[in-house]
Amino acid sequence: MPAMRLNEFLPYRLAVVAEAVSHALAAVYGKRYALSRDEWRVLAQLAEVDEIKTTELGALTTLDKMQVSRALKRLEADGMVERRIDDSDRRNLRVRLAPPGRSLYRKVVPMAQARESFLLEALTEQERQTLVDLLDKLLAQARKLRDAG
Amino acid sequence: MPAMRLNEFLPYRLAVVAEAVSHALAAVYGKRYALSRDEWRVLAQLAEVDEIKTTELGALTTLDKMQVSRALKRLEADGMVERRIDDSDRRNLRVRLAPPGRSLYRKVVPMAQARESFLLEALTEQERQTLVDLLDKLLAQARKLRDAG
DNA sequence: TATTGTTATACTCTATAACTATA
DNA sequence: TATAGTTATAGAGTATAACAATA
Repeated sequence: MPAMRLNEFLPYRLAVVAEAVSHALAAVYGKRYALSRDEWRVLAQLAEVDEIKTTELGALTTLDKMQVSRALKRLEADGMVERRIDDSDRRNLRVRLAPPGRSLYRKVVPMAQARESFLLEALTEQERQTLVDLLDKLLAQARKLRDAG
Repeated sequence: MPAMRLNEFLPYRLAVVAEAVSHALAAVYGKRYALSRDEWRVLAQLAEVDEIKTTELGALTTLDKMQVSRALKRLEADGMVERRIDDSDRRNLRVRLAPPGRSLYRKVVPMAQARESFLLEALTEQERQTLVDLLDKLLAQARKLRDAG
């Protein structure tokens, strides 16, 4: 009777792999540096820019405005980021990494990269590129599905 | 200063894709059939076997014993599965799909497969196989990381 | 003592939406 | 009216561990 095999069902496989990888990473930024996944994403993204609007931050981290708001609140309370009102549109907040945030980032990144490197050791350079390409295609298709309902 | 780019960080990309795919799927089994992800996995796995021990079910669905216990409790309360004590070792429970569970399964699967098919349309047959292979390698490596700590 | 499975508990995440302030 | 961002709240998912029954 089995009309499908769970273990060959792509969404299942993808979820299992992503969960395992996510766990391996959270052991670094979470257990070791007490950052939530959202805070880690925000921190990592802020390190790549000088100053950025909160809305842009959401788009770049795939987080919604509520997740961004909460992550920033925690990071700001810990002195990791600074926010200031944008005088040209006082609804906007502009965010930037504060020195302690940069310092934290510089501590977390090498460990995160070490884990990523270990994971990537399982693949050749060619395979890594292929994987990223295939994941991209899949993401685009998944978003079509979401947009269609 | 950016020592890494979030958007090129494999764990991030993988999480984003998996989340999008997972959402697309949950729209079917969750919104439409009121099943949690764990219940859906258990249901799908049970459909592939006649009768199975709870512990085996956990291994096959990548769920821990607590998740399995709760998923089964709900499914049993709804009449979807039956459980009976294994007389050769009375600590074990043996689980099987009840007729309403089979019926539910037969309703959910075509819709789940339709979503999977749509996702897979983005890839050639060759690419699908490659993706599965690469994900497998990555999973094995991630598990090494977990086992090492 | 170890294992199967359940339950308790606390914690985190997620989703929806109401709300404030600006525009 | 519409947008940026915050807050409230309820529900779902997760992790740890205590527990009962059996081996």
